[in-house]
Amino acid sequence: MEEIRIECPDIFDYEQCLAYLKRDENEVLFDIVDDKIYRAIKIDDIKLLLSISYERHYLIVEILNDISISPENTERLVNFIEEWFDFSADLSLFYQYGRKNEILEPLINELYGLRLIRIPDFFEAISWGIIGQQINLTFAYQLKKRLVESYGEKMTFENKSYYIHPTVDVISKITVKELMDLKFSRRKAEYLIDVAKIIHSQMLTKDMLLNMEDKVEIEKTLVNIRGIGPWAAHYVMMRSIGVKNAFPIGDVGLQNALKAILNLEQKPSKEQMIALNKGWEMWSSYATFYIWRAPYIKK
DNA sequence: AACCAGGTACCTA
DNA sequence: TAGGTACATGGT
Repeated sequence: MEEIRIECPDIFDYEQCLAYLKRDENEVLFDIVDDKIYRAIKIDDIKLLLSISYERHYLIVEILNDISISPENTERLVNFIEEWFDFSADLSLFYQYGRKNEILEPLINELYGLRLIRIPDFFEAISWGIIGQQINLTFAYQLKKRLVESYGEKMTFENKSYYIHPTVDVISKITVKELMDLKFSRRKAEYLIDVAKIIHSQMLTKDMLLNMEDKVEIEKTLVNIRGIGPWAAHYVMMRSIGVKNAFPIGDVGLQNALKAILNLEQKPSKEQMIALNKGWEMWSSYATFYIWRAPYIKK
């Protein structure tokens, strides 16, 4: 069996990352058993079933479905994992900056080593951004589960099923009614299928956004698409594009977490959010990710 | 039983 | 430009 070892960055806590990944029972794109992550992915059209575990500062990646892959594909696989766990970020810089902020300082201590878990698959990130709009996370996970199980590719290993997120190729060809049958609202069904068509036609690609210098330009490009507003644009920028200073200002979860941390009577206003963001501006994405975790820190 | 969920597009004035 | 509303459904 192939085994790949990936060295972790200095500041890295596998348990913190796992805790985030475990946040919902209905997650379908990976499974966690005994601190080992199981996930199906597709690389260069080859389906792989991976297990990922941690051992003395290395991630150990095993390919369970008895396939040997080329050196190029091994590199692609390593890139995927490193992107998923955001290994390229220099957390020492975030911490140095964030410790000066009274909201972030305790979070950095509690969550030390947590990395911003990314969504490398661009369409998966947009899909999740559209699904998550306005509804509670429980329902959002249910919708995603139905979408993935209906239209994603399935792998079976030792009597368990693993799914790969549906491709734009598949989703661009389905109907609004099919998604409404999965309890998507008509609007969300339209948004998702339309975005799939746009990406499928290459009018929008992840590379296109990665090559843009300016955050504002990326945001404008995303917001221009029906179904992606300011919140979803920033969400995709932080989770998939790797923008360091994205800030989903309208995010209710973020607002409620800040309300609790600051002991406010009401959720912070847009103006308050903008003011708070000044305290971590260069690192808004990480600040957001850490604040999202705040309600789950056990005292 | 209302009201709120990791919002957005669309309508009116 | 600003303000109001529908949207599908689950949790509290």
